[in-house]
Amino acid sequence: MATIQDVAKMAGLSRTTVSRVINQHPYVTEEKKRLVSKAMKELNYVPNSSARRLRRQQTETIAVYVPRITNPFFSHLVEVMEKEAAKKGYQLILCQTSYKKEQERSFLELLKTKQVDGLILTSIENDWSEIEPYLAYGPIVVCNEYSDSAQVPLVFLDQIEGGYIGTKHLIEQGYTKLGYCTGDHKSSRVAHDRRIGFLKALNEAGLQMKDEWYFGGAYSVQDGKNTFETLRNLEDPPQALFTGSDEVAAGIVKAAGDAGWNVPQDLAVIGFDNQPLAELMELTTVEQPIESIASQAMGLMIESIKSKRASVRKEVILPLKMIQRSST
Amino acid sequence: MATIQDVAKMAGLSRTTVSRVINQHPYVTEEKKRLVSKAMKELNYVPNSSARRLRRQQTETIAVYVPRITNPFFSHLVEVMEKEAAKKGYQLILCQTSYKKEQERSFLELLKTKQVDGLILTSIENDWSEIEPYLAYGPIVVCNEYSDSAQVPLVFLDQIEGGYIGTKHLIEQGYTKLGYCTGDHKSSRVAHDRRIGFLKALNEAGLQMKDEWYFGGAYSVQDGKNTFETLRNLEDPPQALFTGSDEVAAGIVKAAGDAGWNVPQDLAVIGFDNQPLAELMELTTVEQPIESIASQAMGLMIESIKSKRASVRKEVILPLKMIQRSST
DNA sequence: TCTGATTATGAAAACGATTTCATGAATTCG
DNA sequence: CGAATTCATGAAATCGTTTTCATAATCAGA
Repeated sequence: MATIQDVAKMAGLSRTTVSRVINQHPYVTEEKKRLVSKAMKELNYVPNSSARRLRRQQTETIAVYVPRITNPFFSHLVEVMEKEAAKKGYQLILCQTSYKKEQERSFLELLKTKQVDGLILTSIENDWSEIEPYLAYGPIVVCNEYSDSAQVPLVFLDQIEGGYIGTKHLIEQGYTKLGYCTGDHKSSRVAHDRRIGFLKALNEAGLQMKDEWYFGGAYSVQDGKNTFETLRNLEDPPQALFTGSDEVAAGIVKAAGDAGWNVPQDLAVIGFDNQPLAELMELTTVEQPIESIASQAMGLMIESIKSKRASVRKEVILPLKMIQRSST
Repeated sequence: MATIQDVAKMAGLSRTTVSRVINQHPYVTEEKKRLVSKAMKELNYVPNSSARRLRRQQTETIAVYVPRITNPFFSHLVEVMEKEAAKKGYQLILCQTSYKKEQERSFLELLKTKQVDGLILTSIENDWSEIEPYLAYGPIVVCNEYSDSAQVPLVFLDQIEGGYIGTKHLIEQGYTKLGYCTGDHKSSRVAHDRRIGFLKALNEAGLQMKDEWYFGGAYSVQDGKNTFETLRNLEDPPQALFTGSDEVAAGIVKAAGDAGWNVPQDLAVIGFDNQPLAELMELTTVEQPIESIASQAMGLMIESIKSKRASVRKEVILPLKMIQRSST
């Protein structure tokens, strides 16, 4: 593999002159430029990434943390972020935290050791106070999740509104016995806010929530099925269920159908995200503008990297939208 | 940000000694080790990634190419690969080719400029002759796709068998008018082999395939719906459809249902992958052992990086399995 | 014609880590 | 007892690029 020294030797010039040509700096004659280009081509030379990074103090790489890439919500976020990053000449390192604090912490070291220029967190496992010190090493942008104390750009969705409009919809459909189904992810402000919205809508309608109508630990299709098995064995099951994702809602609808229950007559179900699955399973769902939050988050990340200014809090909040289908 | 020079100064030792402690090389007294560790902690020192990469000629990073991360097949592959890589201390750079040759080519430069130690290709856009020269810069492993001429490790599935068993199943269910629905991805050996298997099963049963029963360009749920719209307007539509993914199959099933067609009476549909969607939509499907091929591919990649030996061809072929549900 | 600015090119330093080679002390073995 | 080996520590070189500073030639304007 040729180095800039080899190119300089073949062109009969100095490494400085070759570097000037590569980086399109001024004060090099056209003749010398030709010589350098010819030598680069003959030697099949490209600059070494590690040397460049060391000298320039830049990596042109961004790490994106997601709990699991198989979750369609996160894979959709990452798809858009990778495309935006590639457009601007950045690479995206994928980090799966699997909802684990220590996994998130070990990935934070990427910023500290300067293996990446910045990080985007799409879920937060540790307390912000554990994450905040890493801002000394590079910019952090939070996407989808939220933190009151974070002095960083945050791009997120109004989840209180999401919880509210979903629940209001169920109430407007005539349901009075409403269950709540969630991932039960302790660190998640998303889950917390949706529940606030859910309870607010219940309170406005003068409705009550029974403890046994709360279903936790549901992240996947299988979890949705398990939730239905728990629900069907209640003496007084809820008439409608608010869930945290289309997968979980689909699992519930499928298991209910298999058990001979009629959706929505015997059980109304509302999902979240409006993925292709939602249409296939005729799910009423709350649509999140994933493409918008992903591209804005990546845009803010790259802007933060380039500006080299101290991190400041900036909130970008987007609204959610109800999509009504047959499951409610 | 402290450097090794700062640590050396605070410990009253040379950078060589500090490096010996960091890298656990021999011939350093316990007392000196203590001094170094104390200084590192006080200065909150971690080694700089760019400097290490340059000196060691290693990046501990692997690039994985997928057409689109939102395709559940690919997101499942990447999930397993990222986990395996993280276990061995490697980072994974995600590269989305979007089925484009020039996108793939631009990502190949990551190997040439030594920004990654190796690449895993899960789909192949360019001719192998265009990719092969990059082996001079680092190892390449092919996963899921196939190439006769590639002198690299390949981990893939027996897609001729997959096409065959899926089609045989339809024939065994009594269907004689079989349609074929595919992504129509010209570079894909996967699609090519499945069609060979499909035709082989047809020929064995003495069945014929009409040109109008061939449906191309289908990758997504929406493409599946479009396929159904085309099919329903045929004078002599097929009784059964072999498709290339569960998404496409689900789109067809959904659109058929919406049009009042009965699945499988009016149209039998078979999918591929056995994703959660397949169970939700009651799809008969050909299951691919995604977890196995992903972890083997990453294992072979890391082995290739560490061994620094010349690339040799090695094939790992895994079988497929029929999963029968209500759509056939 | 002279002076200051611009142009053209190159040597050395810099980025930060790790390895190679050097030096001297201590230990071991014949 | 002396030679060889091992142990302990450090200086310089190395990895490969880019920038800073130096030098000389050319140009433009007063």
